[in-house]
Amino acid sequence: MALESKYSAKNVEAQWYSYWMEHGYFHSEVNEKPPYTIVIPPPNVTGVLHMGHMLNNTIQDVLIRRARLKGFNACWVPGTDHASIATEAKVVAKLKNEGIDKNDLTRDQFLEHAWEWTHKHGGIILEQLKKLGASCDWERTKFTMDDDLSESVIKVFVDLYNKGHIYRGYRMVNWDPQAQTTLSDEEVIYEEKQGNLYYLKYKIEGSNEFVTIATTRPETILGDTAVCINPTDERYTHLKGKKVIVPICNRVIPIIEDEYVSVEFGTGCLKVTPAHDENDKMLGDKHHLEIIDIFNDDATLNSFGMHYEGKDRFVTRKEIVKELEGLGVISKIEQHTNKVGTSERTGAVIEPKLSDQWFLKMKELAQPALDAVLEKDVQLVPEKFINTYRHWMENVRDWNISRQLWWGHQIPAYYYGDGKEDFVVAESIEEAVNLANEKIRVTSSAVEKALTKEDLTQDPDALDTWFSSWLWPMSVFNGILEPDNKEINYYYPTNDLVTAPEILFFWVARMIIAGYEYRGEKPFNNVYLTGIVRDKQRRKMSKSLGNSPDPIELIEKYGADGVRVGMLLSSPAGNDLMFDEDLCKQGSAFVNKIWNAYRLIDGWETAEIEEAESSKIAIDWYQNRFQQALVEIEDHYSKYRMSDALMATYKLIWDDFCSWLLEMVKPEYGQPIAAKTKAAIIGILENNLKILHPFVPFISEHIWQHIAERTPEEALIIASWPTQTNFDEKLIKNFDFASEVISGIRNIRKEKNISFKEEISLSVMNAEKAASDFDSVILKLGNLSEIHYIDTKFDGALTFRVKSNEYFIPIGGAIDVEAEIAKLSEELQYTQGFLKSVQGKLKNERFVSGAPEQVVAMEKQKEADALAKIETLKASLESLR
RNA sequence: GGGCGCUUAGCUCAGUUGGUUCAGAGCACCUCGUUUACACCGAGGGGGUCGGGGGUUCGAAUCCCUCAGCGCCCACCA
Repeated sequence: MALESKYSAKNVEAQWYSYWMEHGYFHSEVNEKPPYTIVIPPPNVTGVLHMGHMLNNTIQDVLIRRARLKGFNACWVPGTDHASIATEAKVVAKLKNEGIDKNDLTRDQFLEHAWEWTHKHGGIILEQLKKLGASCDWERTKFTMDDDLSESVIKVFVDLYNKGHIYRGYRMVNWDPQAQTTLSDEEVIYEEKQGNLYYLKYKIEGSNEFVTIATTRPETILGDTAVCINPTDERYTHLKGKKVIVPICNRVIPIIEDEYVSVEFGTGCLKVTPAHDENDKMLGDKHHLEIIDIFNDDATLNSFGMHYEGKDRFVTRKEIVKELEGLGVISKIEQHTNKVGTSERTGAVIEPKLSDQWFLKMKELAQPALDAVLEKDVQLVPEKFINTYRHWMENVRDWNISRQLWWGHQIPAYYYGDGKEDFVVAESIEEAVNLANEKIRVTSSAVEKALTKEDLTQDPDALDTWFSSWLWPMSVFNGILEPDNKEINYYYPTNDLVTAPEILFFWVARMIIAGYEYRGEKPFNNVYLTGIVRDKQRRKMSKSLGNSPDPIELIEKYGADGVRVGMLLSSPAGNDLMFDEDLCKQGSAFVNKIWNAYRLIDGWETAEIEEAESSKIAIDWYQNRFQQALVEIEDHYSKYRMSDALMATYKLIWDDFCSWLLEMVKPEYGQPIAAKTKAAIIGILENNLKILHPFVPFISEHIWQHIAERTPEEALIIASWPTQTNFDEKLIKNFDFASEVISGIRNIRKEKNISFKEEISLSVMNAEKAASDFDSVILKLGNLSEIHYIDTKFDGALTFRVKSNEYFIPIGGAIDVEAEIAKLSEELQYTQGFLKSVQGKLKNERFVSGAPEQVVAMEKQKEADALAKIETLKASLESLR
């Protein structure tokens, strides 16, 4: 049957994906083969595929498919993340649409809605990955809130608590007033914002004098409990020990002294609001100041806000400025840019807030993880991220792991009394009861009634999402609950992790930390940090900007193979990639090229005839060239240069295979091809398909299966990567020489408008013996009647040169002598200039003595070549004149 | 404010320890071609004083200094 000239990806891709699934090729079990493992960066369970996912999952699939071909037991574990804050926000919004307020629901009721939402939307993204061709082991699909993964999280929390790494503390934390939860430092994004610096006059108690302070947040004056000056600041010596009156609320507060205050900034006087600023809190602690929190959880003012009670902080800011102006308290307003912390998830301006939260001490835990990267035991690709990583790890702060959310893993702490220490941490409530009773027995002499479950209240907070995903490489193999099970022992440490640099600290660093803490070993050998997918204007592609194409639409338009090629064509590790849909076009063009190459071969009629000379040498050449390319490709892969590996493959297939080899062996129209030749080409094609497979899995499998009936054991997806053998560089060089001759002929045809159909003859002077190996090829691709080897010049012919050979093509009509002379003169002039520079070098004694022998010899060779060429050129010119 | 990185053809990028084939690739562009796999094609071609300046060296895109522009990460200056 004849094949279509246009390859249509649509049906083919779905067909082969089902085929792979049916035969379980993606599934991995512990066996005697060496493992190659990747755990997917779990996308948000209710999310949809975006371009970033496309990029990193394409890379992962290329790596995993290649490993499979190379004989590894390839295991790619997929799964999703519960994404505590993001998912909860979505559910809250959805409920709000239905007229339901989260606060009117019990925890259980809310969780029911959340699970319903998760079941409805969860898995969409995984289905999308299948369209991309992702060969994940779907039987292993995990979710961070699966029972076993949740148990792992709780177990780790309890363990870290018992080891003293986790503590509960009253600290200044990042409060997201919109999500109404705390955030870790990493979840706060600092943005430069244009604001004002307000100069406010505070009256000094018992005097008519004022002191002027500068603030960016005038609404917080209601929480002021001191004014601070630098003790060395002579301008304010007379104020020491005095008190000032806060405008509006008229609170009398002390003037304190601390070197923390900069004399240069503002007026050198700082208002101190310990409840709403970390530094002020530090001052407050040091000077035993009162702490007045003026905000509600949603960042509206509370009763300390007096007549602003219930109003939003930013509304209050505007209004209070007016009031202060009315009171004549504002002496000056300056423009001022400052960095404002915003929530990574909601975008709300973060409010520093004092509250009781759970923290994980990081310093000690981080040490082995820091060393691992510095010693390159864990290799970051590209290496430039090592510095960033080190800086973060060396300055790591305690991790706030509690969130005031319901969707997530509830903190396994149980309260039983009124005291600050009246709680226990346990894996189950039963255990908690026992522990609590034990604790009471120890701390109180009086024997009271033993506590029961009902007396205990579990901490309502949930854990930070990353507190579960940091265990991912272990928990997906049940490595936390059963640390000695055969799966974790076999698959861990995993090989490669492919993820975005944005989550280097959120996730990667913490996984390494957890890996060392719980297995004494790194979680992965290599971390490939992808770039950020941007549009042509360098804007990050995002849903909100509306500048991101829908990946699924792209796949429908260009085929998954085409899109995969498009993504990889421009993605050096760590560099942002400017995504351009044209790349997908190029990808699908490549796929179509492969298809048509096969269509050509498939259509060849064979006969038991002798193999053409040109075919023999051509096949011999390609096989060597293939091996050479294999080395290059291997090298690119080993350095995680995926786009280079693809480009090397792309050029091998398009240029060497299609443009050269197939053209060389292609029979005359209507003629059969030697059966032997076709068989050899099919063999070559099969090897090509193997190296193409990681990039374009669908079409490669499709053609593979079309070439011959294959049993399931013979599918391309589980074939063997071509073996590396030595190759003949000389042969490749000789071919390159021949290809230059062919180009020379083509150039002359083009210049003189000689149709390819018209046979011409070629004469060669100074023929290099080696080149003649490819004479049959030159005859064919040059459409020559014959090649003559001559010793003397051929007058009245067009000429061109390759190295020291001079070629002559006689043409029927008169030669444009002037044009030939001009051409030759130009070439002569260039060569003479070149010779001059080479000789200049060689005359320089310091060069001859200083440069390595090889380099000098090379220059001498260049000199000789140039001299010879000049001779031929001169002779040619002579004969024309 | 600290740290890191980038600047090579119109675009996206390679250029390993300074020295053959060092100024390259892909795309885009231009010319020609309705050759019987593919116009998602073929053959050919143009295009860059390697961000500016200075230095080291026999020799620098490559090493050093400096200036300019861009980007990223970190940081409690109100």
